[in-house]
Amino acid sequence: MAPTLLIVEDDPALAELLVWSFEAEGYKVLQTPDGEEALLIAAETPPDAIILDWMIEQLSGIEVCRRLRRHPELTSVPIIMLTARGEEEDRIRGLETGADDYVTKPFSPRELIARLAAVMRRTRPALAGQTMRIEDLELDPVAHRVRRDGKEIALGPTEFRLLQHFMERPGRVLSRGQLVTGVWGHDSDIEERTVDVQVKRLRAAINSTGGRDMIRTVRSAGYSLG
Amino acid sequence: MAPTLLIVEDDPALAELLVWSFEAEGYKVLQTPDGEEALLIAAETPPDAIILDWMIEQLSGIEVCRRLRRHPELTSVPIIMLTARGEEEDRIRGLETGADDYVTKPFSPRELIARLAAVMRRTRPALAGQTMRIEDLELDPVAHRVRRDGKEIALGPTEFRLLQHFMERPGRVLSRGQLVTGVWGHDSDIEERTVDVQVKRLRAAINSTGGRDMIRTVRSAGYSLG
DNA sequence: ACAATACCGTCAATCAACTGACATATTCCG
DNA sequence: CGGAATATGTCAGTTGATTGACGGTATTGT
Repeated sequence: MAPTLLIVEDDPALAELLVWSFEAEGYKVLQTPDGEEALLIAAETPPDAIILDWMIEQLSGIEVCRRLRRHPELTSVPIIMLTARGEEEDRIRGLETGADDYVTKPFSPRELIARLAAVMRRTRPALAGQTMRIEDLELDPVAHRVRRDGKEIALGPTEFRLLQHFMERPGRVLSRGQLVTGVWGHDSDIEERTVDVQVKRLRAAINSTGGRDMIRTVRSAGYSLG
Repeated sequence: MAPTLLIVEDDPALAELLVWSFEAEGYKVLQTPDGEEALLIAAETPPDAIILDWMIEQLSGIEVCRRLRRHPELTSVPIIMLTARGEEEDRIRGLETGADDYVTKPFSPRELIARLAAVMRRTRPALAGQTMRIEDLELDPVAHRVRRDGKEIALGPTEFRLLQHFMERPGRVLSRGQLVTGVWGHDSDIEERTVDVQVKRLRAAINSTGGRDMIRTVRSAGYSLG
């Protein structure tokens, strides 16, 4: 699911550049030049982050920031402030009002993207690249969750370890011997046939929601995912 | 409990200024000029945040950053990088390596303090006195109160600390070992089974008002909230 | 068709988590 | 200060999911 971004910027040229840059990064972007409207949009569909220009028409950026922070649904949405003024006093006021970061114009889109990524890493760890993904299959090692086509899948501990092992080596054929040592440990005296059984269980689990069988059997060699 | 800060800076004059500034702000400050030593200190007593100079002896700051991020106990500790170089390329590399923010010398201690506060507000809301909210569950660290669906819930001290620990890391699976060191302290000799009991008590408390069980048991891994 | 290999359903043993009871600590309050 | 109330850690028994094994069947490649 693509994270949603709200950009509040009244310079049309800059706004367009930002929209274009972030869409290219895979964000879903909402945009408005107006502070009041920004508050309405944010209240209606809370975005995953907000890029906010300090100097906008109607309402100052800092006032928008303050009002966002007062809204209970939005207190934790990260805000990055954008400004022409590089004065330290302003930067500090922005941060103290509740902004998470502060970027001074002129800036490069790349830096803004990197800063946004750093902030998002904190607020939406699942989106921060820790999760492994192959086609519509996702594995989040931190939350210990597996999803197929967005739907949560329950796995036993061994099935989970097995899948994780596969996802760390996508496409690679792993022999039963490799799987035994990799998933069960170096000093395990498991029957190699047992690997078949766990693979069967893993298959049943990840294919239960429909969709093709993602585990390929390679006769006389092993299995591979992808 | 004062938040602990680790400062890694090899310019003695600057280091002294920083130590002085942050102690005045109420932080407990650890300091070392050496990258290797920083890793050791951080592993032994994980600080609440790290201020890291890019150019230090022995190990470059960026390498220290990378190694910190690889350490499972330290992946979520916020890092602010400090540097003389203002080049965009370096800033972006720093952020992409896992730094949370980036400050270019020369800077004023006030700005660094404001940036640290902004980062801490995210990662340790409890230290900043921020009310945390997950679905209909709220925890107010200042008033020491917990509410579910608006209704006040009474918790014992340990249950409260346990819940706070969970709420600071929503969705994340925490092992019994991590919970013991995080909630009871790194020098505690509590049985891991005791975690089960406290979790059971916490569950009973926060589910007493009705509503789904917000604590997920992850067999052979630990527990997570959310 | 044949031999090798993989798949499947079943079952018993195991393992990890849950639970209630209990003995100590600690805090609270008169 | 003393007793009550509350909170906490440990333990041991119970429960239920997970897992490894097995034997029979299906599939595959030659």
